[in-house]
Amino acid sequence: MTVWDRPDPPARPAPLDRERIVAAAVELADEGGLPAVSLRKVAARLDAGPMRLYGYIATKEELFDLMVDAVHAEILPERSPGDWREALRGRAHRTRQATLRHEWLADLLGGRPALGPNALAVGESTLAAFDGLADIGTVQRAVETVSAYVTGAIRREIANLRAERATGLSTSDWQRASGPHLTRMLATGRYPALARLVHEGTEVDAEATFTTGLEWVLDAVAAKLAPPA
Amino acid sequence: MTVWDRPDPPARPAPLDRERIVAAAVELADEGGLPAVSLRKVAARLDAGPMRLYGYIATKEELFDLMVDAVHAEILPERSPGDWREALRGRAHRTRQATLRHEWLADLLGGRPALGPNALAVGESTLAAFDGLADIGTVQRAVETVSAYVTGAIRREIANLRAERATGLSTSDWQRASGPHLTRMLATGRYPALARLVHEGTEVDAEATFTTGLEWVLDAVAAKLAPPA
DNA sequence: GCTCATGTCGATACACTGTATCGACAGATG
DNA sequence: CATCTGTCGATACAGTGTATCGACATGAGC
Repeated sequence: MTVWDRPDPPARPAPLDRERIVAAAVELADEGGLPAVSLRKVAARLDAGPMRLYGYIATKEELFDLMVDAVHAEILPERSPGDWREALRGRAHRTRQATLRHEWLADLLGGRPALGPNALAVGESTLAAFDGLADIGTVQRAVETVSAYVTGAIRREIANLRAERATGLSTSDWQRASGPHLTRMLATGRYPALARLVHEGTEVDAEATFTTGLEWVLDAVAAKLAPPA
Repeated sequence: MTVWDRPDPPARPAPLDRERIVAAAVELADEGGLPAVSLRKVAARLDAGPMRLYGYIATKEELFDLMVDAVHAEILPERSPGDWREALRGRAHRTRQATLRHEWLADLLGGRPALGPNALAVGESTLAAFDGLADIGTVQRAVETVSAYVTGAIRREIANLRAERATGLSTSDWQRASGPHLTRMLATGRYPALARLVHEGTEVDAEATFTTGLEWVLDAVAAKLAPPA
């Protein structure tokens, strides 16, 4: 047997751990959205067989939970927020920014209870900013109301972004009846208020839209924390 | 050839139309969630081959769009809402009710622009209630802010419902650290505010939760429609 | 009536998915 | 050395969305 004929030694299995798995999955999702995340593909990124992933997760859904928690690390504040309003505002904006970096998060936001360490830390940081300000029920209502708004607003923004990308048109263009379907529907005369809105509405920057709605909801919370005498 | 040997005449293809397809898909989704909706299964419900569906839809995603629009028929108000607040409130509650009847709607809410006839009619009805009340931008902000809240709140409610169902525990029980994972996490002492909330929080009826948040957001809108002098 | 063109349909196929299963192999233990 | 245990990759299975193609029915024209 010459040295050229000698078979390679059995390769050691690639190192595998939860962090690597999640990072590979996030990478795939960032490239192609959630449909691009298959266990085979994740494993291939790690030079492993797909069944190895089952040592770390029981189902693909758990992998998605881990991915959501990983992104929550990007949502954690760098320092303690000053007050409750800053805490909620900051969290909302960081969530939006994280979602713009990882669009697939919009597909998962609010879909499952987020119980990972990073998500819990985000929740803790938010709650801590309300310390002593109101009864527990009001605090809970406040946090959940803002959080609900954030979830819904981000989903809509990403949905519009995708529609825009799919049609090659800008948001205002396709909203302004450039899409043949909506043009036809509005031409029926059955939706006069909608037609007026589409025709007269001005394009508002997505961030400004998000921020305005957020401030409105924060105002509502403020009114409940310090109810008028 | 005797009559017993005579083959049956070729069966006429089952009648197929968009409504039937959507109804079958909604039925399947109501029974098993979105994962239960496969084109094969939908077609089987209609005694057709799956490829026939492609005469009506281009992708499975379009089928989901049609399903969402079908449910919007249940969200349309039966009569003209009295005022803007009633319009938004009614729409929110009907959306929640529709989602409780069709849980899968929570998975699709806000995920794609809703442009079907029913969804447009819902939008039209809502906008009409603001007629003459404010400039178009403010109206749009108002409708979208409430809608964002509704989307997020419903998603959270359904997520909790599913978690409850998966663990066999009630919402407050599993939030109250009955789940081993959350128990362990809270026992670390890293989340004191969260622990306090879980420990001291009282169970609030899901509908009351939804309604309280909704009224807060509606209050915020009211403040913008009639700004203080 | 016959022929041809067109449209519809179902069967088959393909590439892919999540996940179950099993044999091979390495390492640890006695 | 023999046995046991754990890990791993290959294989398999059932299922998915969607492409493709042959069979068949129908309509139009002659």
